[in-house]
Amino acid sequence: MRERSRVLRLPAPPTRVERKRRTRQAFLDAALELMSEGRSFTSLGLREITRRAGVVPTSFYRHFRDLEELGLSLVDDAAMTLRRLLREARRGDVPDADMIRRSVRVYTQYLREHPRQFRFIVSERGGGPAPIRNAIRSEVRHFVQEMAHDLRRLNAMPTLSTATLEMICGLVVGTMLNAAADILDLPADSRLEHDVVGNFVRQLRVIFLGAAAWREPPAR
Amino acid sequence: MRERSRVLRLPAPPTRVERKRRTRQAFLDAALELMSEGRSFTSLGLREITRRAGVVPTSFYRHFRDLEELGLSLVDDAAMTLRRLLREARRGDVPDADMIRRSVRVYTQYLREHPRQFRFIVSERGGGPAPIRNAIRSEVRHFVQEMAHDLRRLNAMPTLSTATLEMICGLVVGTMLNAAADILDLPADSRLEHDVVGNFVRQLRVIFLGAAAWREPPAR
DNA sequence: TGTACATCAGTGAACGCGCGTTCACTGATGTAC
DNA sequence: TGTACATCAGTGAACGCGCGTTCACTGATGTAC
Repeated sequence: MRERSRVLRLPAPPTRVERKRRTRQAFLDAALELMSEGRSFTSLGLREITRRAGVVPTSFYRHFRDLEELGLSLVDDAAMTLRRLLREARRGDVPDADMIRRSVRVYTQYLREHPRQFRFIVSERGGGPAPIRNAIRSEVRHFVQEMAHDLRRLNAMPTLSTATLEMICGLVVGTMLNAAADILDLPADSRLEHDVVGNFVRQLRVIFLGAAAWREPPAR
Repeated sequence: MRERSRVLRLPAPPTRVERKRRTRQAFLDAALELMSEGRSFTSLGLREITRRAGVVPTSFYRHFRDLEELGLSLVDDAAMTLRRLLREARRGDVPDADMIRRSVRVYTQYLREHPRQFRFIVSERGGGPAPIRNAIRSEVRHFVQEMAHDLRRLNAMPTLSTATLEMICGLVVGTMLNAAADILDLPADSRLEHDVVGNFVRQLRVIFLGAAAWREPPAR
């Protein structure tokens, strides 16, 4: 009954909390947008971000102490996106013959759906302010561990130690991010993209061939 | 005779050309220095660079049209450094059992000798202005091709096609640069560095194991 | 339900500062004779 | 070798502009009764 009438009512005006959340999100979006125009995080200005978000500069301080705090929030959001990628990849669970190709397809599609987040990760993981770089490194490490855990669950490479599995996943993830940087610079569904993705698939094949051939060195 | 007297003379005052070269180099050094303090290229200011170089802002225009031109010169210099790395690695030519470990030692030492150049490469290859990113990508591609050529000369993996060899070298170089980003954030000769380098060595082993197991797919 | 008050996200003016770029200049180095 | 002139790397003043941050404010939303 109450439900019913709620559906019929005009959308309730958003609460104050909700409005605040939206403005905050507008700041984060504005920053990602500016960065996807070839700017780096350290070059972003506070006024520039608030202008893009459509509010007055001073309002920034209602949400973040300074730009670094905003940057760390961007890392949090991007980390969420990475985690969802893994969850999405877990769907088609079986380690079949074409697992690599299939995973790469999921990945590239995901990349195209979240280009600004991936651009942020690949561009800030190598340079820029150390706190942000370290936060990204830490999130990527978590991602690697989660991937190793997934492969273990699938019983994909049962002879490998956990440490070795993580080392290999680190290699896979590093290669994923390198490929992301290349792919993001190419038009979607272009011939060039097709070639780069093909190269990426072959690189993953090399890695998994190597993983299959790996023998744990005897403990000393 | 003339040689003799030249040795005895006080060092000749540098020519105008030489002075100019030195100032130009001071700009490039200043930019690398600022970036190694956690700044990205796009965030650098012209006045800031000239201040660090010890000259007046307007003098910048005697050397570069704008900051992008300076950035592209930085890429040129870094590319030179990469080429010298390969030349250095070619020294101990034989593909022996511990070639990987030995090459990694050469690499990490080289990295520590040129930290600012490598920081620049790894931080600008993923983000920042597109022209710079593309210039870096192009130089890295050359580096990959040169490495593939070297491996061919050594007859390291005679069954692999050139395209496959380049694909594998691309994987190796990507892994090298990822490792560089990690290593540059750690104190030299620390326990942490030792672990990261060990991980890097194992990742390269996986790649070369995979390369050895690679069978060219039948041409279609 | 209605009223009186509190909260607080967003506003707008103001500040001092460093920015990129222009311009006319200076004076040491280089060149012609 | 000596002299007169040209070159041009680096100087210093000036410009208009956007920056980050402060402050007192407004007025819609939320809360207490």
